[in-house]
Amino acid sequence: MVTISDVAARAGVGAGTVSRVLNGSPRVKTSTRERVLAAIQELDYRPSPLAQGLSRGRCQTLGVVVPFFTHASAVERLRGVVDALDGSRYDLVLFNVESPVHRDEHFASLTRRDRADGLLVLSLPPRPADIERLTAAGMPIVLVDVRGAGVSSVITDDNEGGRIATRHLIALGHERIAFIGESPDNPFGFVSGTARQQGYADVLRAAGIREIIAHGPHDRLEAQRLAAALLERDPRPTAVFASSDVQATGVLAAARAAGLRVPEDLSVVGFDDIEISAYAGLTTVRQPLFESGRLGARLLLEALAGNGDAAGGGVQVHQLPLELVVRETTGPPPRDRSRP
Amino acid sequence: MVTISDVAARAGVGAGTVSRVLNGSPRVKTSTRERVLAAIQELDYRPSPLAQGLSRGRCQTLGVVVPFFTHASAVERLRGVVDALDGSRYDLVLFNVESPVHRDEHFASLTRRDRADGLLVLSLPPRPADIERLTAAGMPIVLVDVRGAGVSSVITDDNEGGRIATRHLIALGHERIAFIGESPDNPFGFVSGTARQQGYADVLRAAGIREIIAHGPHDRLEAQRLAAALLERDPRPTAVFASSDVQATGVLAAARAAGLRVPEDLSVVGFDDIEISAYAGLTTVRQPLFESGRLGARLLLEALAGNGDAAGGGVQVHQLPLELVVRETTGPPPRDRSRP
DNA sequence: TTGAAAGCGTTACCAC
DNA sequence: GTGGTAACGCTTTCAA
Repeated sequence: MVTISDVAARAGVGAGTVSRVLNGSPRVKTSTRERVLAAIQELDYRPSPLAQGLSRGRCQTLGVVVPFFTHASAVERLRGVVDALDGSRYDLVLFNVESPVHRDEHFASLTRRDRADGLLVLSLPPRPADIERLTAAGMPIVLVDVRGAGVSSVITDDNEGGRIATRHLIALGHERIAFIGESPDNPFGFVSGTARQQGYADVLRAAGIREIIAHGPHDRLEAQRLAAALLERDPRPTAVFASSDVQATGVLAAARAAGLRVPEDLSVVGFDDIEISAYAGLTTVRQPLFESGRLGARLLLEALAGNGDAAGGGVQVHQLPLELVVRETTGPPPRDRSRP
Repeated sequence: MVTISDVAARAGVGAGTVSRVLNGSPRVKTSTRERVLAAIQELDYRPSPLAQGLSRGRCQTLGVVVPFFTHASAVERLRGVVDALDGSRYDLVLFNVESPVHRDEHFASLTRRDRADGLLVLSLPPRPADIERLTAAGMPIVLVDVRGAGVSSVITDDNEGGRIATRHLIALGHERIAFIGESPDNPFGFVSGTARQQGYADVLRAAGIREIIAHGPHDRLEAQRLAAALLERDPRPTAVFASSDVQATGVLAAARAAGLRVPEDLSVVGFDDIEISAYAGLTTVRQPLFESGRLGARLLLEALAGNGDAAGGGVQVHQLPLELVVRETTGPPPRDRSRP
C-alpha cells in the first residue's frame, strides 16, 4: 500500500510538499509540483480517506437516516440526494430505520462528528433531545419532509395537500369521502399523514360532511384490507383519499376485488406521485420527492462549505409546492340509489 | 469531543487499558474494567471510527456498487444487503453508477483498502482489470447477478429463465413471440438480458419459430415505445417476453394504448417479480432479489470474518432458483384470422 | 494486569 | 518554497 512518504521519497521531496500538491496549495514551485504529480501517477497513489479524515477532523461522508428506504417515495428522495452528492467529494452512508430502536441507535452513534460530516434525515421526526445532542456536537443537520426546532428543513404543506385532494373530490360531487392513512400515534411519530388528515377534515367540516377515517401503516396490503372493510359499509363511500400512493394502490386493488369500477363506482386520490402512479392512472397530489432530496443535500453541502461550524445561512425552511395531478381514478360519484 | 485519554484519565488508568476494555480483551482485572466502563458511561464516550480504522487498517464499512440503484430490482437487492448488514458492525456506503465513467471512478477509488473493507457489486460486470487490481489490493469482493473470474458470486440461470418464459408461451400455443430486452452491446456490459434472450432464442429455434427481437434500455417508456412498434406489425406478435418486469409494464401500457386486451389479444411475460408485478397481475419469471442481496452480503461478511486476507472458503458461486409465476397476463393466443 | 510508547497516513504549523 | 514535526484518536506491542 503506497503512502504519502513513498511518493515523497520518489519525488525527492518531503511529505508536506506532497500534501500541498495534493491539496492544491499555491505555495509550490511548478517544477516541484510536476515532479510530485509524476511520482503520484507512477505509483498510482491515492490518499487514505481515513488518515485524511483523522487529520482534518472530518471524513467526507454524509449520513442519510431514512425510515424504510425501499419505499418508493424514500427511494425517489434518495435519488435526489445521490444526484446532489454526485460530483461532490462526499460519500453517502445509508442508515435505514425500521424500528424506533434503529432510530435511537443511529442518532446516538451519529453524534460523533467523525462518523459523518453532516446528517440528512428523511421523513423521520428526530426527538428534540436528539437534535439538541447532535447540534451540540456540532453536527450539521438538514431535515427533509419533517421540521424540527432550530434545524433547516425541506418540507411541503401536507395540510394543504389534504385540502387539495378533498376539495377535488367535493368539487366532483362526492359526499361520502373516506380517508386512509397512518395513525397519529404511530411508533415513529410520522406527522405528514396526520397533517393530510387534518386538511381533509378541515375541508369536510367546512362542507358539512362527515369524516370516515381508517388508520393503518404505510403498506399496500394493509391499505387494501382497510379499504375492503370501508367498501362493505352501507352506504359505502364513493371516494377515498389515501395518504400515499402506495396506500392508494391498495385501495384500487380492494375496489377491483369488490367488483367496483374506478372511477364510476369509486374515486381514489393518492399522495406523492411515485412512478407506479402514472402507470396506474392514479389521480394524486404530487409532491417533488426527487427535488426534496436534492435540495436537502444541497443545503447540507452548503452548510458544510460555509465551514463556520453552525452553518452559514442560519436556519432555512424551504417549502416545496404541491400539485394536483388528475388522472383516471377520479370522477363524479355514482348516482345515489337512495334518492333517485 | 471526548477521547480515549479523557476516559483513561477519568478512570485513573492508561489509554491502553481503556482500549482493551473496549475491545473485550480478557486481560483486564474486573474491578478495573468496571471503573473504565463507568467512566465511559459518565462521559458518554464513543470511539472514533476514523481513528480505529486508521489504527486497525480497516474501516468497518462495506461498499456497494450498484447501477441505477433506484430501479425496483436494485432496491430489492439492496434491501437484502441492508438486512444482512443490520446487526453487523458494518456501515453501508452506496456507490451509484449511472455511466461507465461513474463505474470506472468508483472502482478506481475503491482500490484503497481503507475506503471500504469489502465490496459488493450488484448486476454490474466489472472488467477483468478491475477485478485484478481490486483483489491484488486485497479487497474482498462479492458479485451479485454477475459472475467474474476468481470472484465469489450469487447468480441465477438467466438463460434458463429465458427458456422458462418462452416455453410457457409456446405451451399456450403462441407462434409469434417477441422479445424485448437490453442490447448485447449496452455500455455497461450487462449480460443478464442477453442470456435471457439466448434462452428465448434456443427454445424458439427448437420449436421452429422465428425470433422477433427489439432492443432498448431497461426503462418502461422505452419498452413501451418498442412494444408499440412491434404491435403495429402485420401479422402482429401474439405474445411478448420482456427481459424485466419494468419493461413488461411498458408493454402492457403499449397494449392498452393500442386497444388490445391482455391476455386475450396479447400475452406478456416479464422477469424479476418486483412489487408492481403482483399488483399488475403480471406473469413473470421470479428471481429471489432480496435473497440475492442478503446472501451476497453474507458471503462478504464471512470473507471478512475469516480474516485471512484472501477469504476463507475460496471462491463460491451460488445459483439461486427461478420460478415461473403465472398470473393474468398470459393466455392462449387469439384465433388466427389468416387461417380460420 | 497494566502503563508507556510506537505506529497508522495525513495535515498543518514552524522554521529555514 | 520546502522540510521537519507535532498533532489527530486509536490499537498494539513491549516491559514491567
